[in-house]
Amino acid sequence: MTNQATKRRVIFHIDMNCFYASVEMAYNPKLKGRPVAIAGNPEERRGIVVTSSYEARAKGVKTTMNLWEAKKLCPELIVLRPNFERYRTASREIFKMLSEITPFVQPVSIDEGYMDVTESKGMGTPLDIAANLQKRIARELDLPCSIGIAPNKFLAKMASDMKKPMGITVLRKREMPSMLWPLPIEEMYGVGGKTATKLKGIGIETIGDLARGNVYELKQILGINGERLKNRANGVDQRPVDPDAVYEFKSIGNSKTLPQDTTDETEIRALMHYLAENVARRLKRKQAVGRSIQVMIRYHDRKTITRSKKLRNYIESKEDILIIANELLQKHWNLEPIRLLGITVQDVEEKQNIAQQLDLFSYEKVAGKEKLYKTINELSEKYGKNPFISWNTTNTDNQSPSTSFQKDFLDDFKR
DNA sequence: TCTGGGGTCCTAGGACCC
DNA sequence: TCTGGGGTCCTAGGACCC
Repeated sequence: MTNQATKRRVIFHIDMNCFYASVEMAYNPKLKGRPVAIAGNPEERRGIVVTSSYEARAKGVKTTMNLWEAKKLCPELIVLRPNFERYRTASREIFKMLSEITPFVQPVSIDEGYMDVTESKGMGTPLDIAANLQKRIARELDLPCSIGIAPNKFLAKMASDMKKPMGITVLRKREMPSMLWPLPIEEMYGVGGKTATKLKGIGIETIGDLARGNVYELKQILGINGERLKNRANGVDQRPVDPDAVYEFKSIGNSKTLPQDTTDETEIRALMHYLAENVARRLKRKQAVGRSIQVMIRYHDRKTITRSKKLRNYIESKEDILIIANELLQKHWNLEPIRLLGITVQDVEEKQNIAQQLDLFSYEKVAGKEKLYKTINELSEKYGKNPFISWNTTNTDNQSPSTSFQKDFLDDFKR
């Protein structure tokens, strides 16, 4: 057996350049060479730039910038609404091409992913493989990308960022002192605004400074993350490329900023309805169920709270999600004007993985999973609600529907 | 007239059990 | 009558990324 840990690996990081804007340009070539921005609804006050073309960026347009601000900087800006279906289709095509090279492909978002091409020697040198892949994506899909080639994920990620658009960058360990270490600390993947400020507080200004930093001091200000970041800065990153990671989703949520801050209960109820429906639909599409519901409330002053409730059993329907979410909202809303609401289902599992667990908490011996499911479905029909829903709290005020309901269910079930 | 929406991972405190 | 230490679960919030 090969020793995975000590084996020299060849990792690619593929990064699509200005992905949404590039897809729109491929779809409508007349947009090429012009300043294009993809932005949320311009009629709504919350419209912001999601992505923009290089022509727009040259004028100072940036991601998350307010639309009116972007237009001020670039009056000729062409603003498009996002067309996610179009982007998902393009993304699928891209990942299909990657998986023709190796099965070790890990998508991390709609427009980027890692590949482990250590065992792909038959297809040429890593540089050949990368160049051919980049050419193919450009030729067949008319989309530009940058590729980083390195011995691990972190270095590959940093490398793909170094040449844009249409760059290919090799970053070997021996090249870290010249290519990586001189970069300012805030350009390191994993270092955001807060962490950068803390690091500068102890005199760390570049990635090289971090690589030489004192572990104990770093752990003191950043916890376990301090040690990890120092390792990364030294080119140490053992994380494997995991093709299954994409299927192991842990939460599914939906949130929405209201047109205006509001205390109007009708409007709030309608939004909760909409959010629960959305989440339930996406759960269903993934054939999944969840065990914990979280509600997020952002108030007029942007103060944000999250409140969650762990359930004893898995739920999936819009009705069940809405019951718990509304309960949380009612209990924790301080009646101040609300800016945004969100509902997230956590502890998500695919139904096929749940079958064994269902057996574990079914109180009676069941001949087979089918029978159990059949019973649940029949009872759901009968009671118009998932019988497996229940509350953890011993609170008497929400005892009524759930406990009596579950009792009914168990009675029926025992027969 | 500021700052959307989708996620993941980590931390910290309290409850509870042994 | 006093009271250690470890482990797990739950909840809330923070940081980061695209």
